[in-house]
Amino acid sequence: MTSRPILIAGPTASGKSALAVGLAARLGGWVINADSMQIYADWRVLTARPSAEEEARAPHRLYGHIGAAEAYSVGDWTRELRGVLKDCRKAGATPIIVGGTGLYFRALTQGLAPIPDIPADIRREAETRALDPEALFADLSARDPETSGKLDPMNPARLSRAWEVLEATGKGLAAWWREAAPPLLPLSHCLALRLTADRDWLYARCDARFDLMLKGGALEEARRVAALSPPPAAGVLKPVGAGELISHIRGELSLEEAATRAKTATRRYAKRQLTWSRNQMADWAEISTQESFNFEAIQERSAIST
RNA sequence: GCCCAGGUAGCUCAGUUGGUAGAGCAGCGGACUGAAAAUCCGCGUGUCGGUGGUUCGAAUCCGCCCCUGGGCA
Repeated sequence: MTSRPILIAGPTASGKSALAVGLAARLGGWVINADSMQIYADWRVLTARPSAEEEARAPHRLYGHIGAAEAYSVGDWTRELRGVLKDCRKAGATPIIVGGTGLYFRALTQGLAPIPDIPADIRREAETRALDPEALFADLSARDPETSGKLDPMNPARLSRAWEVLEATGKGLAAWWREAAPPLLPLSHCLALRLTADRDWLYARCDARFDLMLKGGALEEARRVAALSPPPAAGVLKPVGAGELISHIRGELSLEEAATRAKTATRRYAKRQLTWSRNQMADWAEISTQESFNFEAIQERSAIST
């Protein structure tokens, strides 16, 4: 039976990986990562990457292959994914793309503008200018009103991005967006599933999972990452819990306090993912994670009908 | 049993001379186009322990009761 590509999104700790591996094992699929943090080689426990046992059940791609010093972005992911999808087809396997990063799925199913890489010095200057969002917004409004009209004047990260693109390419973001490349995988070609879960259940699971991460060696992992002394803005320091654990290692927080804060941050992250999913993935098929997954029904729905 | 100190939002607490209450954290809603586990915006959600009384009006004053700390017995 041939299957359409399967997309699985949902909040952290909702059981996405288990669903993906189960499906992959059943229908001969590859599990492909769509999570912006599970790419890092130096994190496995803290980012809840699939375990060695899970990886043995089906081929996994784009997990843990990025070093702490490397920069990575949606664009990198999309380019890598293109190659992986090609290989996957060649192998006759069904791609099962799973992860919690909504932006990655957006780029995948709606396309990404072909904006070139921005030189490091311009990126740095953009960040500096973003320290004064008001001035930066005024500057952008004067030079590129089309883009600034679509920006959140209060959001330094977005202003910084708009400025660096304009500065480096001489063309505004809004103009670039009009040239978005066709999506790698239009939604209509996929079985797109978004997991939801009862809020209390999910939060309890987030809390319990962080304790399991600590038992599983998250603190040692954090120690190794801290020893690499990544620059403060490095992506490798972004996972929820990384900052908290490293603060504890530096003696700034008790382990208990670090754990409490990390759990809170995890819950808030899950909430943001639910908001994204609810509003940005409204046309995806919603399945509740509390029921045990009905693999056969999902296989049925992924089958190519014609 | 008596004496103190407290009982106000989910938590920690603020509340001026009486005018139906507000901060932080938590929580909730939202945005999201190459940092996205990022970044940002919005929203108090309340039998002021209970009950009588004084008052035009009580979280604020008085009585009684209940609960929690601490002290004396």
